[in-house]
Amino acid sequence: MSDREKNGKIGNIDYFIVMPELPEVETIRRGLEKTILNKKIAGVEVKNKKAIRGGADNFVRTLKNNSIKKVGRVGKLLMFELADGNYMFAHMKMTGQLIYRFDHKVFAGGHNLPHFTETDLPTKYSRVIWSFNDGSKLYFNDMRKFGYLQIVDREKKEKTASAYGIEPLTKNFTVDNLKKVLAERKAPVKAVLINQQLVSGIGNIYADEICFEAKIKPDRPAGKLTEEEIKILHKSANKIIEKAIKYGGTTFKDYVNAHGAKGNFVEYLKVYKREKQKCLRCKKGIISVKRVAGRGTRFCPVCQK
DNA sequence: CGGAGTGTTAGTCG
DNA sequence: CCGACTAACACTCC
Repeated sequence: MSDREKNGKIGNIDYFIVMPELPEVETIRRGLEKTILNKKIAGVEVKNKKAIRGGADNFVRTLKNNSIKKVGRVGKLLMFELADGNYMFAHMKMTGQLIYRFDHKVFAGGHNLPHFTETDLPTKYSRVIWSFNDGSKLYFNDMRKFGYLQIVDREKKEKTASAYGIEPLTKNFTVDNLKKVLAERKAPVKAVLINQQLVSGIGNIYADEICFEAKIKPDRPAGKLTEEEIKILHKSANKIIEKAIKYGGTTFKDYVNAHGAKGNFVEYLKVYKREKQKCLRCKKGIISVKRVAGRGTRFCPVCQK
């Protein structure tokens, strides 16, 4: 058992309260691409109309007898391409989960509180339920009701996607482009990293992990980073996001039958939830926590400059 | 028991 | 334009 603060347990599995960021959403995207493509949507039950942008009636009407051709993603936003040419957006914000269930097999991703168990779906947090013609179901759970689903046409989808900033591991995420978004900004480097219009997909956990990896204090003014530091920050962002995706994100859970959670990036976090503990890198600093860009921010006061 | 904290995004305000 | 702040909500922590 790790010495990190625990938030709870599911069976024998410890969990931490963390929110879906790019690696978590990408993990869900990959999982759903293997499970729900081309299945006819037999019905959609909207249990909470607030979860739907643009009207629940239109949402249900569009999806019924439709199917999903492709699951795309921009930043933390999932974009399902439908057979009729429209798109369905799904944003999980802080506490959303997408749970796909077929008999006793459950594939789930998103916020990692145990808002459901393998057998009690739907739960009181299930906001929308899709039923497929093979009997399988997809649940959109969201405790705090910040997340949303929305049907949009192709034009709106393109427009939304183009408003997002450069994304780690994609071809636009170059040192030069990162330099441009940091340039002349007085805001902390962390504020730039979590600003979806500038850099997409990074949230609170990975912003801290990336700054730690780069040995840069998250509250440093973005425009004051040196050329060398920008190069290191660029490399660190790619490295952390790539590794997090490799381990299925921090919040991801993959249930086969009753138990058996798979790889979890929680074990690889270096600063998140480690305040007051000794720095794992320099072994000298004690991890500090302060508010930066309106968020709880962890860093090593000794080896991050 | 109750107030503070949790952290995403849209919207407001200076 | 830029950046700081807040509401939306539900639950845990102290």
